[in-house]
Amino acid sequence: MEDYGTVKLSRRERQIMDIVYQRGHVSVADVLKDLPDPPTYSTVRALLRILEEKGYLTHKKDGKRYIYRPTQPRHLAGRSALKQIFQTFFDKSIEKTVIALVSEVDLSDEELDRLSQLIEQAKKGGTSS
Amino acid sequence: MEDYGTVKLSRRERQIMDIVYQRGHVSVADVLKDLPDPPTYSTVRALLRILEEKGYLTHKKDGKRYIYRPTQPRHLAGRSALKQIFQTFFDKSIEKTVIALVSEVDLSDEELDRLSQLIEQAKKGGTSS
DNA sequence: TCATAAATGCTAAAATATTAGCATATTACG
DNA sequence: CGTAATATGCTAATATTTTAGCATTTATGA
Repeated sequence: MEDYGTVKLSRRERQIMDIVYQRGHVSVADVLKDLPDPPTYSTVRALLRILEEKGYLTHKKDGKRYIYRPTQPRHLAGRSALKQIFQTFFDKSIEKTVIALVSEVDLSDEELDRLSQLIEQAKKGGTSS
Repeated sequence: MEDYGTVKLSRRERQIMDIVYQRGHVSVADVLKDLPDPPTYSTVRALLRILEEKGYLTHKKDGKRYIYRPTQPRHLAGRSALKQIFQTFFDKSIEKTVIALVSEVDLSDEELDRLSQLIEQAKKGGTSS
C-alpha cells in the first residue's frame, strides 16, 4: 500500500483517511461530522467509494449502513507517516523528533519513567554499534 | 499560519512544501528535481507562485533566479505536523509515538544515552505532577 | 404488509488544481 | 555591445476533484 501522506490522494481524500484512522472505523455520518468545511452527505459517500476503489478502505454492512475501515493497519500507516515527518522536519534525527514530541505536552513523572524503561530496553535489544 | 498538513493545500502544493522544508530553501529547478512524477518547469513555477499568494512561501532574487523559503519556521511546522500524526495514529500517546520512532531505526548506544539524558532533563524541568 | 425514514448507486455538473506555451526579462560572456 | 542561455510573467487549455441530485434499496415498526 502506498503512503497516503504525500502521494496519490487529494485534499479531501486525505482528510477522510485521517478521520478513519482517528476513529478506527466510520460511517458516512461520522466522516461528515468530523470533516472541516463539511460538504454534503452525497459528497462524502462518493469520496469513500473512491477511496475504496483506490484500495485504501473496505466496507461492510452494519444494518443498513456501511462501515468503512482502512485496509492498512493503523500502526503501519502511523509508522510511515512518522517517517515522513521526521525526514521532512527533523533532519532524520530521532533525537530532534523526540525533543519536539516531549516538548509538545507536559509529561508526568510516571510517563517519563516508562520512557526511560523503553530506552533501556532498546539499549539491550538493539542490533547496532 | 494554517497547518498545511491536512487542510487547504492540494496534493502538489503539499509535495512542494515538503521539499521546501526538507531543503530549507529551493529554486524552481530544485523542486523539479525532487517532485515525484515531475511536471514541467512552468508548472512548478505556477505552484510556487500560488503557494506564495497563499502565504506559505516568500521568495527573493538570487542572481536571475528566485529562491523560495517557507514563511513559517521549520520547527513550528514540524511541531504541528507531529501533533497531527500523534493524534491520528497514536491515540495522543507520547509513549506510543516514541516507540514507533525508536523502532523505525536502530539507534546507537550513544544516541540512546542522549535520549536518556533528554528524559532526565524533562523530569527535572517538567511542570506536571 | 406497507408506509416511512434513512441509507446507498449512479451520473453529470461545477469548482479547483494542474499543466503547457508563448512573451518578456535578466545574466553571462564572446 | 549583442547574442545565447536561462530565468520569470501571464493566460488559457486540460485534467482532476468535489459536489449535488435523483433513482433505488433496505430496515423498521404501526
